[in-house]
Amino acid sequence: MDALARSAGQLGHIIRRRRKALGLTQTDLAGLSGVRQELISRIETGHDGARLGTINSLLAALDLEMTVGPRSKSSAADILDAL
Amino acid sequence: MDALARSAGQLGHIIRRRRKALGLTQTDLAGLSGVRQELISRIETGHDGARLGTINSLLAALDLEMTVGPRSKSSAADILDAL
DNA sequence: GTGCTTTATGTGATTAAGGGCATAAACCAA
DNA sequence: TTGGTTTATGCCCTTAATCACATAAAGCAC
Repeated sequence: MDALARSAGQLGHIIRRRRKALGLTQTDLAGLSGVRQELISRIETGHDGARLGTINSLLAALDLEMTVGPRSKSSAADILDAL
Repeated sequence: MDALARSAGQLGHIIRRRRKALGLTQTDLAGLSGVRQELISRIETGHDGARLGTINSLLAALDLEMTVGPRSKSSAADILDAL
């Protein structure tokens, strides 16, 4: 299900988890997304200066999508998920 | 409800809609978020080079949050919302 | 229309992202 | 442990985002 991504660190975690769930290495994802392996490494570990376009390239390659809505509706699952 | 933000343009729309719903001007939001008015203007109109940190500053100031999940579950409401 | 507010855009300076390459560090399997 | 794979970092360079200020262009009330 959807995971909360309020910070760059949380977003990085989501990306990493999904990548591994798909059985991909950072290098594989680099090939799919056009984003370099080194950059993927930095983003997955919480680099908050990444550009929106770069993030979107990764999400698209991982068949993920971003949604935006009002805050403060986080469930326990979301919180655990964000660790 | 949560709105789909697959592109910078969609995200910009969401931000603008929320800002207006809160009765804020771009200058107000600039004060709240620390992001300059000119930049907010560019982001709201679909600037895809914005940094993740900048986007997060705006979302936080607007009391919005981002979630990430698998694609292709868009409802008609999401699609209309994204226009 | 006039005036005021809000939003969009242009320029130059500063700062940082990402490209590109190298390599260290961590992680496994044999 | 040793070797191969995967991930993390360091550096330089080019490009671009953001700052900062100014101003044009819309929008809106009166």
